[in-house]
Order: sequence, then C-alpha cells, then structure tokens
Amino acid sequence: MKIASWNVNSVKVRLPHLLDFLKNAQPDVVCLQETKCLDDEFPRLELQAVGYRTEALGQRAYNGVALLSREPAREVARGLPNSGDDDQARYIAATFGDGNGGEVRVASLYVPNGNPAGTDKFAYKLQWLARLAAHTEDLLAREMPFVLAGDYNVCPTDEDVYDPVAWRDDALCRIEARSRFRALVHLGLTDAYRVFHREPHRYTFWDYQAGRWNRDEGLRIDHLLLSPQAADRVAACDIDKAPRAKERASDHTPIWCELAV
DNA sequence: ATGCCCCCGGTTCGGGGA
Repeated sequence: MKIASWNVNSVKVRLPHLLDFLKNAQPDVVCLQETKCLDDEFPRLELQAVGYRTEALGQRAYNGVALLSREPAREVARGLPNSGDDDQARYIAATFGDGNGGEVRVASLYVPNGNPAGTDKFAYKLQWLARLAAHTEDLLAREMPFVLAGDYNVCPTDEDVYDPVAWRDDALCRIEARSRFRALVHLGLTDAYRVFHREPHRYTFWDYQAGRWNRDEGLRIDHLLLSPQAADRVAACDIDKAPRAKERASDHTPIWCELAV
C-alpha cells in the first residue's frame, strides 16, 4: 500500500499537478493539506474520473485536509477527537484495507505554522501538537498499523534546514516546536523517511521567495510518522521532487511510503 | 532590517503562509 502526503496550497489551483501525480506515482492513499476550499467545492468528480474517492474536511480560504483513495474509506474521523471548540480544518483520518485482509489507519494532518514565535499563534501550535500527542496515545493502544501523514510545520533538526542559523527563531525550528515533535515521536513512532535516508539536507518545502527552489534551499517539514505495526511493514519511503519543479507549483512536494502486506 | 512569492476573498490590498 503506497501512501503519499502533499501540501498542495489550494487543491483547485493545483488540480492539474495533482492529477499528474496520481497518474505517475499511483498511490493508494493520498493525504492532502491546505486544500483551501469548502467541501462542496472540492474537485471530486475530476478525481473520481481517475479512480480516486475523496473524504474532505475543508473551510473557506484557509487550511483544509483531505484523503484520496482507490478503496473506500471507513470510520472517517473529522477533526482531532479532543479539539474542543477549535474549528480549524486540520485533521482527517480513516481506515483503509491493505488488499490482503489487513487494515491501516491513515491521518492527514496540518499542524499550525505558529509564526511569529512567542505569540498566541505559537501557543496554538504547541497546544495543537500536544493534542495530537494525546490522541496518538489512544491510537497506539489499538496496536494496529497507522500512519500520521502531513505538514507538521516542524523541522526536526538542524540537518533538515538549509540555514539553521537564519531559521533558529522561526516557529518551524524553535526548540519548543522541536521538543513537542520529539515527544510525539518518542511515544513510539518512526519517521519513515529516516528509515531509508540518512543524508542531511533533504527537503519537502522550498519557499516561493528568493529563488529557494532553484538553490535547493528548503526545509523538511512534511513527515510520515509510523506506528510500530506500520514501521514493521515499511518497505520504502521517498520525497518526490518532480511536482515542485513544475510551473505554478505548490511550495511543498509529496512524500510517500510503501507498506508491505 | 525588510521584502522577495503565492493563494484567498470581505479582491486591486490585507491576511496568511513558512
């Protein structure tokens, strides 16, 4: 089962690139972030025409997450279970069959950016990561394969950013954000990318400004975190840089992993 | 030090992104 994650920065604008990605990468499940559209504006028919079903949690203009899949999604959860009165569209999860009698729980999540550090936005980011960790403890108790996929807006180490000094006080690199991310991972999750790639300076995001893509000056902030049962089955993981090179690209590019059945 | 670029809608600027 091939599972991909991609912050598309508007699913409507990026639809041609998304259709290309589906055709070229042939994923079974795709986790989207920053869809930036209401659910009834989601381009479901165009995706259905190439064999994908859609489960979406959107809002107007900002945020928005979705799951695309070849097989039907079951037990769809919209929003973190412990989200209280937080109505920002940042989490959707569902269970998918692996085609061999097994099942995998997949979440598409979009952690708040949190800039500038030290503001209420930063506090919201840290609180959101804490809520995600609390929910992850419940998921772990189920002892099943699951993948928490998405734009974490956290650059885990200085090896994951082109200029750690320039970014040290950014909300993506701040110690508090890294600490919350580490606490999440240390519950027992595995960073799928680092199972297969140990080299530093591999990125999933390149800012639109200042020619960052052309200089390969980016950050690794999109992650696939695996439960122990999923980590035992992971057969491959990589970043697909091709979509970022296109005209009118998202500032993020897809990351994917393959779980062996 | 700031902005560069991109997307959205209350559109022709400001908010948010990261």
